[in-house]
Amino acid sequence: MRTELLDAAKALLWEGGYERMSPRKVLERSGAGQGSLYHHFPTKRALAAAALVEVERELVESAERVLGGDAPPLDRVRAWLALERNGLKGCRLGRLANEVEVLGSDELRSALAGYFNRVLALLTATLSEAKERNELRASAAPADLAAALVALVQGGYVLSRALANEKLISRATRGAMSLLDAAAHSSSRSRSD
Amino acid sequence: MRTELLDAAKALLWEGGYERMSPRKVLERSGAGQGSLYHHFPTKRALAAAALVEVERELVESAERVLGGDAPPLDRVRAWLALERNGLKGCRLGRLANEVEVLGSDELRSALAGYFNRVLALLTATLSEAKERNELRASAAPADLAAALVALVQGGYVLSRALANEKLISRATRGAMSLLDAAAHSSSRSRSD
DNA sequence: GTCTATAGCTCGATAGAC
DNA sequence: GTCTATCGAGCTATAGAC
Repeated sequence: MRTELLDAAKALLWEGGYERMSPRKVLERSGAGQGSLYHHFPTKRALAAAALVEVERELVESAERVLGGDAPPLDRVRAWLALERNGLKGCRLGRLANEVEVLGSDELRSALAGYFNRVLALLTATLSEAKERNELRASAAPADLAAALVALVQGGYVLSRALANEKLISRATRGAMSLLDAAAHSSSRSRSD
Repeated sequence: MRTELLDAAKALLWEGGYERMSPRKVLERSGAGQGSLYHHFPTKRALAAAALVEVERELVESAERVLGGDAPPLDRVRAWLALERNGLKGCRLGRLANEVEVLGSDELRSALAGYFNRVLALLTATLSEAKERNELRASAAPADLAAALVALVQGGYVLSRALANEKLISRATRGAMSLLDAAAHSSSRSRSD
């Protein structure tokens, strides 16, 4: 039952965020009875925190899969940019970054911080490697570029949702691809323009 | 009194979003009495919609001020990227793009859509101009680059808030600056690296 | 135009039987 | 471990006096 509660919480957090995720809805969705939620978790927040830890792990694994390989660094960055993303559903963690109750609770916010810090570190390392290999122009600081790319994906979700247009996020990542190609030395450009 | 109600709504929408903006809080903040809200506006949503129209106008004006001048196009884009932004407070419109009730109401969402469409159009036009002047490499489609830049700013807010670190958004825009410089032909680079 | 009072609902959480 | 019942609070909105 604990598993069903967590799965229901994960689904509701994705669909509506933390503040809309009511214990009642979790119970309905999971098929659990009223008593069982507060048997397995002391508070709504504890349930959400446990759910977000799992989401964090899932998203980190997915990022490590593309960014952690031994392919040429810029290809890994391109592969990360090209990951399948549903612009209208939003990022499962990033969508929570505007909720007062999430930002006000270290327990909840740490899932977001853990994920973003990990992705930023992976991208920074990958971009540094590209720079060492002389595949990336020196003017760009890897940490700044990493922040730019992660932000771009998160903002792509925002744009897609605000304009109710699934295409916006891929337009944004395509734009990022172009900029990255322009910042790459020609020796590393294996893709067609 | 209508003005005070709108100002209170604008402040609350910025601080906590639409779903947290309760009529009670609007009344407290504005100093108005209970009856006056529903005298001036039929519903909470109508009040929020009116407030968001004003916010949209303010943000559009600010974007037009930097992007609409007659300076060299890439300088205008750089000036827009360099605008002062409080990463921890979030974008007054973009922060609403994850709220179910906002996305589910055309009345509310249209403020977000209006703003983002306008900024995308301005940036696309400016980048097209840069391309015509041969100041920007041809591989980049202006509409894609515009989406990338707007997304990057919106995602910068997300990162800053998720990591509780004001610097993230400026790190992201600095990274964008680097990428833009790399995509610019050297003839247009007036800034030091 | 603004007041007080309150409707009907959902919220997060708890009590106590089984 | 799960059940039913319910608490006190806040929610959006309405009623009716002034």
